[in-house]
Amino acid sequence: MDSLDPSSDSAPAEGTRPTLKTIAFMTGLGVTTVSRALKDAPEIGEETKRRVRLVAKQIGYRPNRAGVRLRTGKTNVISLVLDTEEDLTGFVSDMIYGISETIAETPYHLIVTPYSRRNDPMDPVRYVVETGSADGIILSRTEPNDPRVAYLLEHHFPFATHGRTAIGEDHPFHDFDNRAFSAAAVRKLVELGRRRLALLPPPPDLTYHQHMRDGFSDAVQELGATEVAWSGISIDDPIDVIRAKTARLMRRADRPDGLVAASGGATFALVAGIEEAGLTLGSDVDVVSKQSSKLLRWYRPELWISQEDFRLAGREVARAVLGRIEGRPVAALQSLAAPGEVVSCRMPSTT
Amino acid sequence: MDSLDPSSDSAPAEGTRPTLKTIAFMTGLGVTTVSRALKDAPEIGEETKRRVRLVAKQIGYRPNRAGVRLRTGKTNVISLVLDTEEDLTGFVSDMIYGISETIAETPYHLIVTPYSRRNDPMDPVRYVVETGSADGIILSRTEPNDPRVAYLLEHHFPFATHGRTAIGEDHPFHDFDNRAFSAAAVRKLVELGRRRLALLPPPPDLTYHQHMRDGFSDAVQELGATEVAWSGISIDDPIDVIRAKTARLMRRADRPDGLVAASGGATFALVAGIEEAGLTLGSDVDVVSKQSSKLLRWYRPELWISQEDFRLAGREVARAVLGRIEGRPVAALQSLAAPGEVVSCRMPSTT
DNA sequence: CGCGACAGCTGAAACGTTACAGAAAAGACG
DNA sequence: CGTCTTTTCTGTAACGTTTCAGCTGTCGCG
Repeated sequence: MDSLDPSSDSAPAEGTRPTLKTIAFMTGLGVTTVSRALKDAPEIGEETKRRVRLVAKQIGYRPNRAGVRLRTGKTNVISLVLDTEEDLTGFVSDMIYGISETIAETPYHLIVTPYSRRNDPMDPVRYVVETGSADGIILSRTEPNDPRVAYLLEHHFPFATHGRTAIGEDHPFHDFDNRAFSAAAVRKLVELGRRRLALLPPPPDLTYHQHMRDGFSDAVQELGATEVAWSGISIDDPIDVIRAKTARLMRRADRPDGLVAASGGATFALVAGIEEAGLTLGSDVDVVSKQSSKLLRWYRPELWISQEDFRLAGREVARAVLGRIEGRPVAALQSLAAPGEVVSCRMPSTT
Repeated sequence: MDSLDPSSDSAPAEGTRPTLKTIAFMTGLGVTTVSRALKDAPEIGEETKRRVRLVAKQIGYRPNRAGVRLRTGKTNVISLVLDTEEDLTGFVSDMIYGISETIAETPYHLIVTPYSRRNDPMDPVRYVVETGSADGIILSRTEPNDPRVAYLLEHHFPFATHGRTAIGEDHPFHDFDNRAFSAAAVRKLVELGRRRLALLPPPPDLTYHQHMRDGFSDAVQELGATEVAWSGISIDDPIDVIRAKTARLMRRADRPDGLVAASGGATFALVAGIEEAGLTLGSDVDVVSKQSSKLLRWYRPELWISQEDFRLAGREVARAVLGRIEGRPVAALQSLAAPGEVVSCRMPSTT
């Protein structure tokens, strides 16, 4: 009964990776049947499916990604578009860990597509879309009218952003509630008796700059405090610049007695600047900072911090792209993370 | 003269990505010729090559990776195998940036293959080798007799390690000269008048634990200082544990007056522990620490630090895998980075 | 003039997968 | 008993690339 045609039914070579053909040969079925059995198609008999699955498991069959990709266009890849300038906060690694957690049980791989802030941020996005090198894209550092978002929407390419845009209803995102953070920070400072407050904000082009400003200004106004204008600075400035500008600010006659910092990394420079100006943290001035890594906690005991969880952000934003790829409605793929409570760094520990 | 056979010479559809067939159609050549022309094969005429290259550029041809991969088995992918436990030093992002720099001008993509320290570290490595999902692997956290290295050598799979093994001659690596670092650290402490020195080492299973110990012990002995034993601790311990253990150490009668710390993140906890024990940095005890991020610089002015450049490490280790993939001799793919000079954090700055 | 060498090109086949159209067997129904 | 339907399975083609073997025409050389 054996087929004598050597072209299609021959036994597969020994040392090579098993393919559908291997299973087909072992089960005596056709390649097509095996393919469908493995994806649990309704037109395959239960008994057959079990047999195929058993053999597949036994010989450790793993579908060849190149084959699938060539045939279907599906890459099973998520591209994380990353700005490769200094990352003082360590947010990138946490984000990657979070993304990894989400895609761990899926067939997706994570591929890092880097670009330099100094080049065109559109480059990596265009590259991925044009070459179809991923099924979905994760963006960070989003701007209110982000051209990358516009481009991706226009090309109907699945993506999710870390941070919102001005066209937020139309695409999946995950964001930290920076408005709530800065408002809570102001509240804490006022509670501490501070009245003249200033903000060390994110770079002005990013969306969350405005969120943080809004939360800050609204809370200041609502609580009857005063906002001390501090312009031409952001947490993305070089660390020495932040220190120098902070020192200059704190030497002004109208200096603030309360500061809110948008990132943990910048806070190191901020505090250094304060001390350089001869002022004492906790008595002359209080500082509330976001932190992502755990290190700020040990910097100065007088600091106040609120935690931002980038691992969570990674998990969420990955969930969002995957959802988008599967065609789920956008509304279900938007989430906001509440800031951690503003807590003191004064040793609350035992041991 | 037009071919009437519709099967192979038909015009390609309008909106789709250009393929070799597209170029073949436009130039009137065969697909094979186009393929060879683009890889500058000697059997294609110069004139033809120019023509093909021009058309390819004009229409923005980019080879389909899945096609290449399916046919040749070449993935053009480098896999970075990453432990997804906390990364306090931010070394992961810098490393990724460095790798990105090296592969930017190559066709390679970087894919992150995560695993948990709590699972089998062999899993990701086996996965990549078995599924052939990358052309090369980058490993970190290498151990003296690293089973992953043994496995990869055995399977003749290209890889490079960040950190050495006990079988270092046989594989490409890049490493930071931890021996030189700890020796320099000891030298600095002795120079500062310290005599009783202790080391906060890397985890004992990693290769560079021994390197750092060796440099430390040798220098201590050579300079006539005393080593204060401090066991059961490493920079990978939870930050609170490090603080608590440091406090305990510094309350001992035979406490050290000089400390060397193997990572910047751990130093935060180390210093916190010292201060918790009621001692003053710079007078009771001096600390020399490695740092990778720039933040430690601002932590305590009395600290001494030596820089480790993980971006450089990423560049080098990527160069090493690529070299291995191209079959270059191993000896040329091993490098050691000299530690940065041990410098004081006392503000040396102007402005 | 004949022959071989060579430059320059070509189509067919294959990599592993899935989509499509269809076939064989078995039961339902008149 | 014949026909129709359903279930279950099958072969072929195609995705885009490279490899293989081979073809054509030109030229050098005896």
